[in-house]
Amino acid sequence: MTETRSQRLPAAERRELMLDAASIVFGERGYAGTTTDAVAAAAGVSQAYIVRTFGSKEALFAETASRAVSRIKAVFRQAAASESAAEESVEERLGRAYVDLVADRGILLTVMHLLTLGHHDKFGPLAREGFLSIYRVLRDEVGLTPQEAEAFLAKGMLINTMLGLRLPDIATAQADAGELLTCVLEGATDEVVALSTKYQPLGQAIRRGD
Amino acid sequence: MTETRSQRLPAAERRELMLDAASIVFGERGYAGTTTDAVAAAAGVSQAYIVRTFGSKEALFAETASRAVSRIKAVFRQAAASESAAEESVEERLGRAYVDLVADRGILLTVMHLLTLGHHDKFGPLAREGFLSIYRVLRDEVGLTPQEAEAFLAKGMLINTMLGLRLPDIATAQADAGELLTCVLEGATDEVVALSTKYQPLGQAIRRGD
DNA sequence: CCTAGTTGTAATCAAATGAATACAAGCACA
DNA sequence: TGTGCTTGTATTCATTTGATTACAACTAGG
Repeated sequence: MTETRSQRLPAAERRELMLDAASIVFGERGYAGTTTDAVAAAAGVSQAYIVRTFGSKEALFAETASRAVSRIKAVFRQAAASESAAEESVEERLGRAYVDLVADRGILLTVMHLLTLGHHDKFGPLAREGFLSIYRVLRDEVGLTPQEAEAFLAKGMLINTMLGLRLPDIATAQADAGELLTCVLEGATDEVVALSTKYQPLGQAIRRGD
Repeated sequence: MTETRSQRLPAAERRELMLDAASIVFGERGYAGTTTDAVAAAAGVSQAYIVRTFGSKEALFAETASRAVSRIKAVFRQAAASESAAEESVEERLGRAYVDLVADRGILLTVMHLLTLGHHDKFGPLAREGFLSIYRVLRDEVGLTPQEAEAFLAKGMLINTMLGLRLPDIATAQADAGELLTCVLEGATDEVVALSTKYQPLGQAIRRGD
């Protein structure tokens, strides 16, 4: 139970921690709903330090969102390239990769929020480009047909929405929620629900040792 | 070109105009990103009047979002009940109904924003209940199987996302965007793109006669 | 040890924003 | 006509929040 004293860290390392925290908080509250103070609290640093490190809240979100998009693409690429059981289809591997993303959650939800910013002068283009670039990875690098990519994206949007809604948290209490989740997630349902119930919603978890 | 003088209106009627404006603005910017001042400007009234009419921004959003959910359910119900060409499947009728919703846009996008508020103390429960209630309408009243309802919802989420992204606006310029849109919308593509390019993004359109 | 650069914070500021209040102007009805 | 209710606004306020600045504390290299 020794209180871990907040240590000085190399700037690059601290920066990573701040981005991780930002991913969680932006994933929960969205761009407009997030304060730099909330990100600072989640990262365990002062609000001033957040702003000075990234220059502005806009720049912080741009970097957080860009990294999230890149991460998603990387996971899909890796899933396509992995040579596990030969009889496993690409779709199955993509599906399993997606569950890993669910565990990280903030990444998916930050991107969902990015995708609601089409109207924004700066983030709108970023959002469109991010979305289309993910589509291109699925089509050109993973090798899905446009129809397959569309279906995969659609299901992904639905899952992301249900995650943001915290439907897994009430799946056991609400029969309809459980039914729909099972229908969408099939075999992965239990794993996702387990991941969700243990998920620490507030970024402050980062500060606590746990 | 006679400048239409802002007229006094019965409170109930003005209220409807404010809710229409709120639907457009919340649909674009989301709850946190919307100011009561922006809604007021879109409705052509003072900010003070917006707040006094609804009590608070929270209450305004709650009412706007609830109406949007109800409207979606009503459209789906009606589509299921309509007896057009007997050979048209329920899915086809639902799809056509959805295009009508696309024309109104603010409704769909406001609900999308509601669905990102799962974390919110007040709107989280509203969002979960709204989402599940739409699912129930599809399953219990329209008569879809859980699998069919899931697929319909998933495709709807993807379309809503693409609408919020304003992908139709760049469909002609960006080949990938056009391909994906066509893939998702099929026959309705041209209609949706046409609806989108003429769509007035800023709620201020309401003030102008047009 | 000591000093120069790096890591980090406390204090403060100005702008934005939701809300409240007092007041103006139209309408209905005696 | 005038009086009381409804519709609507201008003004003002307290809070929140992104950003700035000055300063403190740690650390490495000589």
